[in-house]
Amino acid sequence: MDYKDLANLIFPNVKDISYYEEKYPERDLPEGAIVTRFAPSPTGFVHIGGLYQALVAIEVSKKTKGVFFLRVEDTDQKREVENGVTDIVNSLKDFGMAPDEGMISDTEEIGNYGPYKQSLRKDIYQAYAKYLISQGKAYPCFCTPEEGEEIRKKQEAAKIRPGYYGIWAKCRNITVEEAAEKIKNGEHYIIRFKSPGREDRKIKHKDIIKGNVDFPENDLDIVIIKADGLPTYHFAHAVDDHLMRTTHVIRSDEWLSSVPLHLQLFHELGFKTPKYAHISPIMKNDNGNKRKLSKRKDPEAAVSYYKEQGIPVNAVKEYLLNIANSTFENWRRANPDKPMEEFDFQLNKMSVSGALFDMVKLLDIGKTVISKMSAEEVYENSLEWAKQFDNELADMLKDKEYALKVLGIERGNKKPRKDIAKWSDVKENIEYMYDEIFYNKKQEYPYQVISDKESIEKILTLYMEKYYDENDDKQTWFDKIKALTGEMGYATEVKEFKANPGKYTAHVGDVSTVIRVALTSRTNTPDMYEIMQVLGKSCVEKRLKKAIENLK
RNA sequence: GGCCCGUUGGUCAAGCGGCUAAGACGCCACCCUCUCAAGGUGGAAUCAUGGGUUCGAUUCCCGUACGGGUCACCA
Repeated sequence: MDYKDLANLIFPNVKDISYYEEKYPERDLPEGAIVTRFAPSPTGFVHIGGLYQALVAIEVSKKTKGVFFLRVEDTDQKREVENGVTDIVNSLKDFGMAPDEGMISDTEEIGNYGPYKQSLRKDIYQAYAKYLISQGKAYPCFCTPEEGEEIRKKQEAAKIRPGYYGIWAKCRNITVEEAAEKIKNGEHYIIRFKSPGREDRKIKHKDIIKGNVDFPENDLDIVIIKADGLPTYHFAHAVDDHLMRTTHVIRSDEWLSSVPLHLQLFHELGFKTPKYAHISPIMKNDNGNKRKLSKRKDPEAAVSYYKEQGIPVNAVKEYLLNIANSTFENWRRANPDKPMEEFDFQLNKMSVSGALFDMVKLLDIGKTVISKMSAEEVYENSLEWAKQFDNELADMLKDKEYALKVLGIERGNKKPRKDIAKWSDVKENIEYMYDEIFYNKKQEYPYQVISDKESIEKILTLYMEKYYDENDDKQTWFDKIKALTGEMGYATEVKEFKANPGKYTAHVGDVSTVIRVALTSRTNTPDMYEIMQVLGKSCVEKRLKKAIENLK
């Protein structure tokens, strides 16, 4: 009996690996095309770090006319979560990051290198495991999990390196006959890789992001096929990325220390090794301590958070891109209107250590992104968001014609307003433009410098009766406010007011404030001329009267 | 603990042996014929630390401190 017989005994019904090698040929792509992937586990909500990795993968694949695919790594049924795959697919879709290949729903996929769900690839992994066994490069291990635990304890007690290796690898040297015997007796087993490595030798690895890294060789006989017949991550990674013809493995840097093992696996399987790019995680400052954004503690770790908050998709992507390649923001300044796809993304320029997540900066980008949109775009986006998360706002937006006017205030010019960072800001920004809401709210008039009732009443009455004309152009409108200011005995120029301290009690700005507060019950608003134009004559007069009434 | 990796202003960071050490967010001040959001101008603020190497180190080497990652039949 030899290794081949043992392999046949363990996996009698799997295909020869030549079948798969032919079925999944090298891809026919232009020189330098990068084939890469996003390979999450459906174990919970999608993490912003995952989106970050996917974005980086997309950037490099698009740039080289390569392929970006989505592979679902569901080999751990215990941790799998309901709707896990759907969540992943939808999250990518939400951000306009749908893959070229791979899963496109819980059950459907596109592309010729599938299945793209690992649980459906059992036969394939077993074929390669069988191949390794037949080569004497893998073996059945009959140790129980409890025995494994015992070994570990002994190693810890003796303060030596834990793991299944050397003298601790009890099943490594069982004879083929003995193994066959045990299997025939129905003993449970798993398949382990017989590592050819030695811990006292070093390997050199060049990571695209981390640069040159030296490691001791791997000498651990890691599990490749678990008791449930499914592969471990390491084995699945080697088999899948080989068969799917991945050229670049872009993943989180928690995998960096597994590189010696992965390289060894690729080598023993006779595969060409891919290039690796290990991305630093996004961190968070937690009371002075830097730590990874955590699914548990940080709501902003979930990509769904950004959707709920209504942070524009492009703001999130631009922010992430900015973390990935900090030269992005310089490029953005130089090219404010180009689509971000034109940015020349460089994998090797990525930061070696993890960046702290900065919500303030993200929101700043949000403001810029939204300020560049047309009223129509702002309308569509806010409405879509409101339908899901804010019924009141959705109601307000029902009158599209009016909403477009409101959202169009100080928009579309060279220096558009920059006061909306996310869709959830919209309501607060525009609600005073709606009579239903304006009159329903508690009537508050926070007058500022000019606060005595007499003066206020006089200003408002004069303005309404003598000066206001909705057909005025902006200059005339403002000249009239100045005239009113003069009539009240205040300074018509702010400069004059400042130049003559004590001479005046107020200036034109203060008069404007009175009118502003009367009309909107706010001290700060966008351009008042535009607001009054949108509100219209009857509305303006009604609000002025109401304000006067309120003085009494 | 072993093994890896890292450390430039509050934050993201450019920098590849010689620079007044970019830029952005944030902060402060001033400016901008109505407030605010902007915009403009200016300002405060950084090379973890100790040794080398060198005519010269933020940049190269070693140590220390601190931070991060990893050591599963999880990914």
